[in-house]
Amino acid sequence: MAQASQRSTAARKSSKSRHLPRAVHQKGQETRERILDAALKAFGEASFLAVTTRQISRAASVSLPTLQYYFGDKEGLYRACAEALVERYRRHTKAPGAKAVEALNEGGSAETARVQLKALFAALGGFLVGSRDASRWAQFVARELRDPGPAFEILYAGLWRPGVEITARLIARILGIPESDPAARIRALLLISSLLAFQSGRSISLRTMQWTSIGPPELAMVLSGVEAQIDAIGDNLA
Amino acid sequence: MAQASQRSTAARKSSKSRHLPRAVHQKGQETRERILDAALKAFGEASFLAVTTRQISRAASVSLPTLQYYFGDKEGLYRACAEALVERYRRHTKAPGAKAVEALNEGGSAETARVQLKALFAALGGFLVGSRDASRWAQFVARELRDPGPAFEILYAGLWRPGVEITARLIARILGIPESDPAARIRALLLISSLLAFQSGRSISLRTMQWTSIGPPELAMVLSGVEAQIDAIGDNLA
DNA sequence: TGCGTACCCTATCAGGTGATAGACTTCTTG
DNA sequence: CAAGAAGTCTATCACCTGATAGGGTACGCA
Repeated sequence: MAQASQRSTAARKSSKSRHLPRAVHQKGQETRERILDAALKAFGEASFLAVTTRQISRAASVSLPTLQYYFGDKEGLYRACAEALVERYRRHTKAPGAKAVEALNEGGSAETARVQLKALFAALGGFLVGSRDASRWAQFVARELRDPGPAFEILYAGLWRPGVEITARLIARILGIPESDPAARIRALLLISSLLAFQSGRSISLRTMQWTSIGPPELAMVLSGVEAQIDAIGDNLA
Repeated sequence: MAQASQRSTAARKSSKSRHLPRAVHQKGQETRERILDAALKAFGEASFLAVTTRQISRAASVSLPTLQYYFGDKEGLYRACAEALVERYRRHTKAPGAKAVEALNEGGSAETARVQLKALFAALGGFLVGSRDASRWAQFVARELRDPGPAFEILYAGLWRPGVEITARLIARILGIPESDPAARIRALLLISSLLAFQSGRSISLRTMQWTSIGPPELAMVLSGVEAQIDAIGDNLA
């Protein structure tokens, strides 16, 4: 299309040359964050296509072109949301994740691994149920991982892969099989997705259980079911 | 807007008065089905918003207004897809479902219930993996149940609720608890969603397992994991 | 103080969407 | 064989979307 004709204003092209404004002044940073928050909320509640840039700009109390100014285009904003999300997820799972890795590297027993696994899932569940924001983010992630879009790679590399990895390693330890065994990864996927059913498949779970919301008491019931599954992992070696 | 002004042609309004053409002639039936097939395929591959009516009309080799002629509007076509899907699902699960109900009503043992449950999931898994169509339909269902849209009620009542119900009843029998116990439904949800992870969460599972497709051998591995979970259901009463 | 950049706006564009108007053809039937 | 209904089309509408043009304002620094 149009060859790069750098205008006097901040240079920004649609796809590749991402000379996006750094938001150097404080006011700019604030606006940028306000947009990002609004987008995070909107994309948490509905899909990439369903959300319009006008909605976001209105929610952030800025004009439409301000979005393009800071994020290039709609996809750029979407990707920025995914990156912000990975960042926050990392912050919330660093502690239990590190502990699990430590236990693994020290060659803990199967029983230790089982305890770590339960702690990990309890932490994850608590995080998901903890705030309304986290719940929305889970929807964002689930939607993007189901129907891969512009943010798939970011979310996969940033939080899905690490999550599966640590889970699979713990399960392998419990089963007494090498970490490379695919069976461990399969069990990890089964376990993770069963927990996620209550968050990403929220609406249908509410309906099925005749709940009105998923709070601490509901989470406790779910976790008890998950823990039963974890307990069962080593019992019958099929 | 415009008050009902029944034109001489077949009466059709957008929302309520669904005097849709019955496709009385054979030619009409054929085109109607051709449209439905194209829509089923399209909506299986992408979301309601992502699919355009022009795509469908092109794939069905008809002009755009023909869609409105037979289905009223885009939502009507979408709902028709869901209904067709429920119909086909019923046809494929009638046999094993009926057998399970029969066993339950005859007061079979926990072990019998376990066997039935395994058979049920094996049949479901086989159906999902069996044809490319079925795999697409699973995506349709999963997408609609995650982000409820115009077809949520149809799919929930037509296939999700019955599926959960029979699963929960079998699990309750295994656990020796009353069918009304919420714990049974929770375990049912956990079980179903873990299997579905490999179908509705297809892309991410492929990536995680480093598979290129989900065929019979992959299904066997997944089912072995699921069966291990089923075996574990009664072992430790938490 | 003045210059340049960061920031943010109003107005507008180009393209695509679902839906309708209305005429033409094909088929059935009294 | 008409008459009318069923089926299908082309042309067009009204609307909404993401994105851009281009000008104004505020701020920091020499």
